[in-house]
Order: sequence, then structure tokens, then C-alpha cells
Amino acid sequence: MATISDVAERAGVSTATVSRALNGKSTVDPALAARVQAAAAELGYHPNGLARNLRRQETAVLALIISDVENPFFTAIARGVEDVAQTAGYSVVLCNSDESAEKERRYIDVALQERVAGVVLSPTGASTSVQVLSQRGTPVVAVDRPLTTEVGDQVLVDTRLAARQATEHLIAAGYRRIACLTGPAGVRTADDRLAGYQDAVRESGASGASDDELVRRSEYRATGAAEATADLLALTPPPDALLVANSTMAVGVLEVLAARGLRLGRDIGVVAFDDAPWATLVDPPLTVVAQPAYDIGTRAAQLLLARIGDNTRETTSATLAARLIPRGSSSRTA
Amino acid sequence: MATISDVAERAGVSTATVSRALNGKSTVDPALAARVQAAAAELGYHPNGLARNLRRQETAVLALIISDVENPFFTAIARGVEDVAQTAGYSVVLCNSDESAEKERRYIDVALQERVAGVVLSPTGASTSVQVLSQRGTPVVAVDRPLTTEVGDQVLVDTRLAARQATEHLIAAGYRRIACLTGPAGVRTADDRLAGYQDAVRESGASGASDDELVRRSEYRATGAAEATADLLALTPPPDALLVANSTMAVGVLEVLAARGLRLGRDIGVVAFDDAPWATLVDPPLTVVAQPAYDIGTRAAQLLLARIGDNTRETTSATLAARLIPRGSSSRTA
DNA sequence: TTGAAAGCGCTAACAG
DNA sequence: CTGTTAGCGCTTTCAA
Repeated sequence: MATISDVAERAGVSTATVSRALNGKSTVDPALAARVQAAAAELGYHPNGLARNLRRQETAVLALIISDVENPFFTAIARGVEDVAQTAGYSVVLCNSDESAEKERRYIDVALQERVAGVVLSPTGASTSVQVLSQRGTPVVAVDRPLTTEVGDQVLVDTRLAARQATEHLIAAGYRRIACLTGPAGVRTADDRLAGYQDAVRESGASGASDDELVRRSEYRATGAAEATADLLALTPPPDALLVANSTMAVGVLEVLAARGLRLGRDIGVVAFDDAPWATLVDPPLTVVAQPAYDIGTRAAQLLLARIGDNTRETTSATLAARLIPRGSSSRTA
Repeated sequence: MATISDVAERAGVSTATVSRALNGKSTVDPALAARVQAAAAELGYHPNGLARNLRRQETAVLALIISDVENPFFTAIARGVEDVAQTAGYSVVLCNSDESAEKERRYIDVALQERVAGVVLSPTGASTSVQVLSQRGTPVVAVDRPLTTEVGDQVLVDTRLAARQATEHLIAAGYRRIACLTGPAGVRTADDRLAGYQDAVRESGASGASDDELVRRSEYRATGAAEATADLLALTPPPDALLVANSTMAVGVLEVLAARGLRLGRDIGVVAFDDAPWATLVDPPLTVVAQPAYDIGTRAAQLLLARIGDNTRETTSATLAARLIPRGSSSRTA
């Protein structure tokens, strides 16, 4: 494994010159530079990034810690982050916290130890370990969910408003007993979507029952959502529409509805968060709240890079809008 | 940002002792160890992984370079890799090559520079850069697609046989003009699936036409597949069944079929690779070839860790079986 | 059991 | 324009 001194020796120059030549730094005699390049190539030299970073006290890598790699919403964010990072010469390493505060802590620790330049994070909850990051001076930007502990850069979605609009859309379509299937308490997006739902329900008086009767929480997973759906359908009378808090849950919900022979739209209205690629493939197509996931990623990366460049800039919090895409599953005539 | 010498000074010991105490090494006087721990805590000391790794010449991180983060098949592999890595105390960083040889090269370079302990890779093609890895002695295991350049550890799926069985399944179901929609030439899985399809077609004489008339290639993406489908449907006569090489493509295919008002199964038989979460949600449900993605990930990680432990062990190549899951989309009576 | 000291591979003053 | 030199923060012989 060739080192910089091997190259220096072979090229008959000092290590400093090799370093300069290889980094295109300052002015190096073209002849020498060529000799160095040749020597490096012959030796199959690969710079040791560890040593370089240790010396430079900086890395060109960003960490992206997301809560679910299998959720298209988060992978779309990942693409957004990656695209702008690449352009700026940064690599991004993706870490899957799996909605586990423990794993999140582990990965933050790794990020800290590897001295990454910055981290984009979708916090699993009240992440105390995030404080460690900012104490150490590592820039962080939160996506999808705010940092509870402190203010910092963040890119969020106005998900409460979106939930409200989705619910109003169901009401306008003639549904009256609308249930809400959301994520775990304490997860901000789950709470916000529920709140938006309640905003709409209260205002319209659509549901005669107490709010909680038609509210179910589960993990942001298909199986939990399936159970919750079965539970809701056992009510008398059952709900005539469902607001589902993400696409992973929607899979579980739709499976149960199909098993019961309930037709979307006609028998039961459904609106789900996240415009999954398959949303148009179900029959009738699924009405969704499309979140600008890719944009969240690009914005977050831009914010992060800006802060890496200047850690004194004031913190900015961006809130992007979600868009309701009405399709057949929320129409009684579909 | 506290360093080890800060801790040493505060605890009134040498840096060597701090290092030993913090790593639980050899026998350190309990009293001193406690002093060190306390000092570290007070200072908010976080070890510098860069320095440690530089010194130790090793890292506890694995790189996983996959060709598409948005493909559930690959994210399932990622979970498998991550689960076994975590257990062994390794972190895994996920890199998205996006089916681009260039990005793959970049990430291999990063992996090399960061001196990761090993890499799991789904090669985009004839990756010459992989050789660099093995030259440098970094263990690699290939998943999903073999390394063309050389032999090494790999975990594959018998995808040719699976494609053949899927095609035979369609033939048995009474379809006679079966088309094949596969990925780009040169991508091993794409070629293998085509070959398996051709195996079955030739053997049964199902299609009277020359093989190529019913074969289309496109990127492993929805849009390309949609175009190819439209193209196939324009034939006279059009195909009466489709074998689709992955679930991302299936999205595009199903969209076109729905737009044309073609009923799955009855009007046109469809079998697609990969058991996507939504496969049961379309009507009728989609017949799929389920690949053991999670297992691929766990096996690959195990192989990699084994080789990190002992780089002289003989290379092993595992080939896992895929499983046909017949559902409504491949039945005329559905 | 502990400390002194060397050095992992690289970059950045500072001289020349 | 090039070389010498001093570390970045840590681990690990080697002595004591």
C-alpha cells in the first residue's frame, strides 16, 4: 500500500511536493508535477483519507440519518440530499435509524467520531444526543420532524394544514364518519396530522362521536395499521372514510379493506399521506397528500452546506407545502 | 473539542493510561480508571475516530454500494446487511450508485480513502474500479450481480431459473404470446432473466415469432418500461402476457395497461420480479417472483465479516433460490 | 501497572 | 518553486 513518501522517493522529490502536485495546489513545476503523477500511477497510490482528514480537521462527507430506509418518502429525501452534495463535492453516507432512538444515538456517535462535515437528520424523538453534535460544533439540519431540544436549521412540511385539507376534502366528498390512522404519540408528524384532522372535524362537526373514538395510533408500519383498521371496522357504525398518515401504513390499510371486499371510494373513502409510486395502480387510484420529499432533501443539503461554510449564520426554518392529489379513492362515484 | 491529552492532564495521568482506561484494555488501576472516566465525562470527551483509525489501520465500518436506493429489493438487502453488521459492532454506510458506473467509482474511491473494513457491492457493470479494492486488500462481496472481472465472494440469485419457471407458469396458464421486458444489456440480472425466458419459450414453442420480436429492454425504471410496454402493445398481434424484470418497471407497465383498460390476467397475463409491498394491492393481485433480498443481505454481510477476519479463506459463491408466488395477474379466470 | 516516545500518512507553515 | 519540519489525535511497543 503505497504512501506519499513512496511516491516522493520514486519521483525524486519531497513529500510536500507530492502533496501539492496531487492536490493541484499552488504553483508546481509542470515537469515535476508530471513526474509525480507518473510515480503515483505506477505505484497505484491512493491517498489515505484518514490521514488527510486528521490533518485538515475536516471531511468531505455528510451523514444522513433517516428513520426508515424502506419508506419511499425518506429515500426520496436521500436522493435530494445526495444530488446537491455530489455537486458540491461531498459524499453522503446514509444511516438507517429504524425509528430507534438507540440506533440514532449510535449513528450520531459514529458521525461524530468520523468527524463528518455535517449531518441531516430525521429525529426519532426527543434526541438528546443531537445536543452532543451541536456542542461539538457539527452542523445539523433536521428534516421532516423538528428538533425538540433546541432551535437549529430545519426543513419541515406543513403537515397539519395538509391533514386538515385532506380531511376537509373527504367531508366535501360527502363522508361523515371519518377516522384517522396516525403514527405513535410523540412523533411530531403523527401528532400534527392528527391535529390537522381534528381541526377539520371539529370545525365541520362531521363526526357526531367524540374525537378519540375514530382515532387509532400505530407504528408507521403496515402491520400495525392493518390491525388498527380491523379495529375501526368493528365499530358500530364503522367509519365511512379513513385518513392514513403515511404510505407504509396505507399498504396495511388497503390490504384489510380488500380482504373485506370494501370498494375504495364507494364503500369507504381513503386519503393517505405520501404519493407512493404505486398509488395510481390500485383501483380506484389512491387519493394522496404528496409531500415534496426530494425538495426537502435538496433544501436540507443546501442549508447544511451553507452552515458548514459559515457556522455563524442565523438558523433558518423552512416549511414546505404538501399538495393534495384527488383521485378515485375519495370519491363516492368512482 | 477535548483531546486525549486534555483528559490526561485533568486526570493527572499519561495519555497512554487514558487510552487504556477508555478502551478497557489490559489491567488499569480501578482508581485511575475511574478518575479518567470522570475527567472524560467532565470534558465531554469524544474520541477522534480518524486518529484512532489512522493509528490502528482499521475501521469498524462497512460500505454498502447499491444501484438504486428507491428499489425495495435493494433496501431490503440493506436491512439485512445492517442487521448483521450491527450485531458484530460494525456500522454500515450506504452509498447509492444509481446504476451509474461513474458514481460507483466515486464511492469505491471514498470507501478506499476512508479505509473501510469491507464493502458489499451490487456492481453496475464491468467495474474495473473493483480491482482497485482487492489490490488494496479491501474485502469485497458482490450481491445480486457477479463481478465480471474476477472471482470473489458473492451472493446471487438463480434468476435465470426463476425467469424460466415464471415463463413456464404463464405458458401453463394458457398464454401463448409472451413478451419479456428486461433491463439493459450487460446487466447480468437483465440478461439472465431474458435467458431464462428464452429457455422456456424455445422449449415450449409457445411463441411462433422470432424471439426478439417480443423482447424489450429499458432501464430498470418505470418510465422506460412504460414506453416499452406501449411499444409491445402496438404489435399485431400484441402479446397476451408479459414477464417484467423488476418491480420498478412493473409500476410503469401496470400504469400503461390500466390506461388501456386491459384487465390483468384476463386480458393480459403479468408476472413481475420482486415481491413489492404493493403487489397484493392491485386488482387482481400481481403474480411475482419473490427474491430473498433480506437473506442476500445477511449472507453477504456474514461472508464479508468472515473475510475481514481471515482474508486467506477460499472464496465462496452462494446462489439463493427465488420463489414464484402465483396470484391473480397470471390467471385468465381471475 | 504506568509513562515516555515513536509514528500511522498527510498537509501547512516557514525557510531557502 | 521546492524542501524541511512540525504536528493532527491516537495507540502501542519498550522500559521502568
